[in-house]
Amino acid sequence: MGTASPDLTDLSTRERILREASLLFATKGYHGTSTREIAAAVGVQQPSLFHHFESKDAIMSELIAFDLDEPVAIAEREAAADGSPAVRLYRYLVWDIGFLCSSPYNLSSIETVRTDPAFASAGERFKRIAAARETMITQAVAAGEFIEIDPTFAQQAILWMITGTVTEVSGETDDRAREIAHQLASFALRALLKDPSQLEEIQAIASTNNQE
Amino acid sequence: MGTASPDLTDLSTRERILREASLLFATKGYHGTSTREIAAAVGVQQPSLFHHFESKDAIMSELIAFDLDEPVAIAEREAAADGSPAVRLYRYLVWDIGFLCSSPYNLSSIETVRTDPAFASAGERFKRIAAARETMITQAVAAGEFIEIDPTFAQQAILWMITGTVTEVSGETDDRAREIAHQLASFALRALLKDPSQLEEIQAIASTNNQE
DNA sequence: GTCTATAAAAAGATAGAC
DNA sequence: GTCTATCTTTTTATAGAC
Repeated sequence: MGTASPDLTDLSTRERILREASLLFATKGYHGTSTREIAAAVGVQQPSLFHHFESKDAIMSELIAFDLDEPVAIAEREAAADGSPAVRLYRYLVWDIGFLCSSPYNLSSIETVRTDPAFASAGERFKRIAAARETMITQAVAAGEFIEIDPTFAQQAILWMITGTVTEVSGETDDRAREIAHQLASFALRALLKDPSQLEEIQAIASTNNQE
Repeated sequence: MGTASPDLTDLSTRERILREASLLFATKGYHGTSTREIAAAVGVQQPSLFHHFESKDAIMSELIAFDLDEPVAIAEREAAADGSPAVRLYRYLVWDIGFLCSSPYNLSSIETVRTDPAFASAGERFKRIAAARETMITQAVAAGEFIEIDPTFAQQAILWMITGTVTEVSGETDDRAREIAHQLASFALRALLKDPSQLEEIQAIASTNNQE
């Protein structure tokens, strides 16, 4: 639900290329999608793509930038902030998942390209966001909020749950995106919290200082 | 760790093709890996692959069969069994994750091909294993063991955590694979259990009737 | 900004010698 | 069972008209 090319006719060709490409990449993978298929989905001839993007790679790179640039900044800000690490992790997760689910692009293909040498340039941003998440988990373990868990393992588990959710979901309304985000963030926090009954309080605090 | 082509020289060429292909597929994706690259990793010329496999597709299909056939059977058996659904889910998860992590193949690429029309033939098995997992979760919710959670959502979250773990890990020793399996299964159960303090008891019961 | 025509490279796969 | 040589198709990308 939420995807499936609706009426994109008022959008610029460039924007339609990004949206259709993200859908095809999500289904068949970056390398499994040809520029002809993208062009057909957009409704133009294949060479027309190259008027809007320098290369097929440039389409993916733009999707990666959209997927990572802002999330990296938010994750690093929360990792460096004060206050309860569990609250900060929850707040970051809700924001990030909401961002991805309400995005007009299906961004799940990006994770499948994380280890691909062809997109090594994006690797640094993947690492920074993972490091920020791991920092928050380490802080929460040290503070006694989380159980004694391997932060690297926990970070990865969360990363992949996000990836999976985003695979099924994109272009949601803001309300529905928020709902999904809270559901997933709550799932992760329940698994991590030493005392899961604290979850409601964490949710309440995170919602309070969330207005920006 | 645990991967990185060690000495495979005593293995048959056919077996080496499967192992090297699974590694390359995991890193660069199925479509992003050429038959020439696989051949180079194995140390043969590209056409030699076709003596052992009918097509590139057939290599992937064999990895998919290895990844799914036995897990489908185990998942469906546990879904149809009697006793605590939480225990059955835990037992199944430990077995499945242990199976994947101790496998000589890196099976993470398989998940990225789940939605790919080129491998639609594998789709039915993906659906059966997802349905069996979802059944166990639904049973556990109905029995009051799990919190009131959307079983489809929970099933997907677990699926993707497994995928992510398997991406980082393959060819582990049986002991290490078991350890990872328990870690991940416990993470999932903690998120789902109404009373997480029951986890230790569930682990104990699952370990008892696990000898086969 | 989109088109047709086409170049240039890379892909999967086959034939047949050894 | 592996090799060299090669075919066929598909791919990304460019040139130039409109």
